[in-house]
Amino acid sequence: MMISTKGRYALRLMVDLAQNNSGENIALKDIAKRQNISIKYLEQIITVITKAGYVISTRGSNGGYKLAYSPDYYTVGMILRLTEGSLAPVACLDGEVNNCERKEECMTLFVWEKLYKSICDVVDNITLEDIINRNTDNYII
Amino acid sequence: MMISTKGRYALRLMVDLAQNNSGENIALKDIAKRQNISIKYLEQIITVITKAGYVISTRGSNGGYKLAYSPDYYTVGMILRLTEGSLAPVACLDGEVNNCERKEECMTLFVWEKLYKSICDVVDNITLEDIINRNTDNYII
DNA sequence: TTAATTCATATTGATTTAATATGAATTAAG
DNA sequence: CTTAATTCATATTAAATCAATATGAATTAA
Repeated sequence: MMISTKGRYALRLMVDLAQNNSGENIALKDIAKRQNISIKYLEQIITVITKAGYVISTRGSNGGYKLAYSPDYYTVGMILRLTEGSLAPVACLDGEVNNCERKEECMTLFVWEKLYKSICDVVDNITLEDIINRNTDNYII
Repeated sequence: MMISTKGRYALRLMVDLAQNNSGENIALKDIAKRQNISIKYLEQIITVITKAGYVISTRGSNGGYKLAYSPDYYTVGMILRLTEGSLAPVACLDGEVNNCERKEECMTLFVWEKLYKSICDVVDNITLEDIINRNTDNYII
C-alpha cells in the first residue's frame, strides 16, 4: 500500500480534532478510544504534528490537543506529507534524496511525473473542513 | 515510495521490448545491459509477465522474449498491477484483502477513493506506444 | 556436444512497518 | 503538597517487505 497506517491514522486524528474543535483540550486517550487506535502509536504520530505547529498541545492534567488553525486551513496533503514523508510515487522524483543519472534518457519519467501531479491535485484540494462536511464535490473529476 | 523497483523495472522492461519490437527474440541479457538492471532480478520480474501472457518467451539458444501484442495494447496500469499487486493507495480499498469494519462510519474513505480513482485515471490512460512516442498529451490535465 | 538462453526455487541482508515498553516532565485539582 | 492525568522522549521488537543474489535444471540452435 502506498499510504501507511501512520498517514491514515494522522488524518483520522486530525479529522477527530476538527470534529471536536470546541476550543477545549482533547485528550489523546479519547481520540484513541473513538478511533480505536493504540494510544501509544498515536502519541508518536501527534508528536510530529505538534512539532510542525499544526496542533497546540497542553501538558499536565486536563491537558490535551487542539487545532492551531481552523479546519479549512489543513489539506490532506499537508498532513500526509508530514507523516508519510514525500508523496512522490517513485524515488526518482524527490531530487534531494535520489538523483538518478538516467533522468535525461529515462522514457518512463514523464509517467511518474504525471502520476505525482495527479496525486497532489487530489490531496492538496481536500481540506479537513471538506471531510467533516462530507464535501465530496470539492474537486472536479 | 509507492511504486517499488519491481514495478518500475517491469515498465522499463516492457518499454524496451516495445522499442525493439521487430518480431525477433530479445534476450533478457541485452535488456539488462541496456537498462542497467540486474539480469537475475529481471528474470524474476519477467516470469510474472510471461505467465500473464503479456510476452512470449522462447527457450534455448537464440531464445528470448517479445511482446505478445502491439505496444498500444498495454497500459501502464496493466503492467503495474501485475507486478505491484493492487494500486490501491490504502488497504481499505481492496475488498478481498481487507474488509474494514469502520467502512460505514469512516470519514476519510472518500479521500482514498478519490485518490485511487485519480491514480487509475493516469496509469490506465498511458500505453507503451504513448511512452515510446513520448506522447505526454494523451491525458488531459 | 556445447553454449546460450529461459525457468524454478531458495536464500539473504537491509529496511520499513506497526506497534509496544518504560519512564520522565508537567500541571490542575483536592 | 500530594496525586492523578496528561504530554513528551527514547528505546525495543516482531513481522513483513524490498531488492536483490545464488544455484542449478530444462531447453534449444548451431
